[in-house]
Amino acid sequence: MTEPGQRRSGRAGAATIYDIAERAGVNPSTVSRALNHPGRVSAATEARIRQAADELDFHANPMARALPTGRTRTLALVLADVTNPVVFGLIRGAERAAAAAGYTLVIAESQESGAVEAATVERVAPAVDGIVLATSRLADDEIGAIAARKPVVTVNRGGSASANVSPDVEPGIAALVAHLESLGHRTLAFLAGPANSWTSTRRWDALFAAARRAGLHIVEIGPNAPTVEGGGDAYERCEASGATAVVAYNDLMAMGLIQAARAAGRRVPEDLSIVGFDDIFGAALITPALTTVRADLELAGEHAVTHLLALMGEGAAPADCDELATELVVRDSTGPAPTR
Amino acid sequence: MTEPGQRRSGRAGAATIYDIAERAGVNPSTVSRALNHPGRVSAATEARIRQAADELDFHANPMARALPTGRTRTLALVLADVTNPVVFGLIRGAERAAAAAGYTLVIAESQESGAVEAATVERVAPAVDGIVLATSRLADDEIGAIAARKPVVTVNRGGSASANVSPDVEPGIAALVAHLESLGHRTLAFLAGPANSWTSTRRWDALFAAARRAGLHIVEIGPNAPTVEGGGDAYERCEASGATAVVAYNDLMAMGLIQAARAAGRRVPEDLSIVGFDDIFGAALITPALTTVRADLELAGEHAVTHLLALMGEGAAPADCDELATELVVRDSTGPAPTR
DNA sequence: TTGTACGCGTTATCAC
DNA sequence: GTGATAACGCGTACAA
Repeated sequence: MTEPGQRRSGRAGAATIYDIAERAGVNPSTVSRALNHPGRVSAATEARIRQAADELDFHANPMARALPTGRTRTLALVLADVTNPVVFGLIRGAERAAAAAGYTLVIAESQESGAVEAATVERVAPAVDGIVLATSRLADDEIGAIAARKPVVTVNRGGSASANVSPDVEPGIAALVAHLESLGHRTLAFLAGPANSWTSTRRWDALFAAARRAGLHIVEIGPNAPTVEGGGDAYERCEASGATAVVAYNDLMAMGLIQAARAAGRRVPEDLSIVGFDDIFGAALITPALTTVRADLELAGEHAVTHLLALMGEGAAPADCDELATELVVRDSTGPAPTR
Repeated sequence: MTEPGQRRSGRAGAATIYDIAERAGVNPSTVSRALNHPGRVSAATEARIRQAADELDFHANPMARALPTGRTRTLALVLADVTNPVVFGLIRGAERAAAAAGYTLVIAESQESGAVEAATVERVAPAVDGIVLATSRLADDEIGAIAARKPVVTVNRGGSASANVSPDVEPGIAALVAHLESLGHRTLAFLAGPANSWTSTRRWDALFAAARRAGLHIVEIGPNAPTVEGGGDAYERCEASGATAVVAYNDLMAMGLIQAARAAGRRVPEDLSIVGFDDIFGAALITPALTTVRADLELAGEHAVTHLLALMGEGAAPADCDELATELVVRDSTGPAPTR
């Protein structure tokens, strides 16, 4: 015979609402109500129930809860590469916003591969309420297909069939061009990122426009791998371009470029000025310290999650995106253009 | 009236085993069997079922599955700080091992706080099958309490009431002391990490023993915050100690120390040799490039998950831990001891 | 205000 | 080999 007190499963420490109900002398459904809809139960019984729950160290089984409601209170953040310093802020901000809303954030890595990313999303999607796609390698229509089934917000991936959060590159790039111009630079080079990178295209477009407005010459060199190695490999082509200042797609590439230039006996910034993007960890540490265009990725991560929650009908969308403006951080890798 | 074909919930695209059963003309339980226990169903019906599943793009609902089985096929990796480069490898390795075993890895951050960590574990525990605790701020008995309820493996946290995976610091430290001794250093300083850090204690103990064996003087300075700032703040005390070589608890602190020393007009390594631990991103980039004791954290993360799976009765424990040996990476931040 | 009854999608234990 | 049926723990109409 099964005593009611023994109805719990084999796993120790797993108190259920049935245990609480028995202890408080009420019906299990009343326990559920008391815990989830405070006020819809008499104060006295609610108190009894809460006490019993505390005594039993009760935690609602998330799976059992998800079944009837269809909601898991879990969000997914899909990244191409967890170890890329660029995504730190993103993770931080997203984690914080999710936690603040009582959601758990699961981080999944797609290893820079579209196929892996698709598989990852496929695997993770049924267990989450919404998805943030950062540094996505997916095509627009693939993203659209996912967005049709689950709420999706992309980061740094505009124009697609889904909501998007992207820092505004304009202010930082305007300041950068003004900075370089005031230093006497007349010919710029942009070290592009991967061929299909939306972000790289965006940065190039903005830089190109700003340079033209200022009457400067500018060339694009690439595409390149968005890594330290990728930056180093492009050094010769940078020199060949005749540019006195090189703007790299990201800090990693800028760092590789600095190393390659110094290895070739060139001085930075005396012979060549070098600029990066993102202001990752290490940008201030390298010699010379890197001048870079910083975006507040932490805030972007926060916005992405807030936006996602809004899509799910939880809370309002983030007010304005003015805060996501980029800014120029001037350090030691930029200096006066060499006189010819 | 509810047609059987309409029994699915409101969420579109969520095919269930009932849909498959109907389509294949069998009972739902047969579908479950066919999909989970291949062979226990006739080849013909299994084929019919699989085809129907494919056509309907069926994916078993993880929550519904977890309810009767109690297993979620999800592992948690709890970290003090996601943005600390030290944990990159850990994440990588753990992710890979988990994915290889068909498990999903959720990454949770405890923000360097024991209280937050406890709350995080509490929140995440019911939804996962096992937990990896890295850089834990929890006390031994707290870890023990968690381990009593769920399989737990700690990283870099020996002696506690749970399974543990830690790189072996001995080889790297032995090589380091030999290296410094050969450069003529006679007095060493160890820049300690946080007061309650098991890892810092372990490194100090090993360094102390090795230094004594070599007949070198050695002092411990700390505790300090395990950050760039923490390293910089300790600079004066390092100088005061009279040591000609400082071994920092980690690379972050070593970097801070280098910056502070150079800001004070000291040359590294001519006036002071500086060594770190971990070989994080940026260690090779800083000037001078940092000499450091490297541990293969990626392998450690892999081992931790393999170990955890073994604890859960899934697969065997990792063979030997010889692979987790540390090694010395000599760069430019160490040089001959200054002649007095 | 509270109890009853059912459903969520799946697995497991029986029968047949 | 396959079909019925009862859990798993929780939420929620509906009834009382």
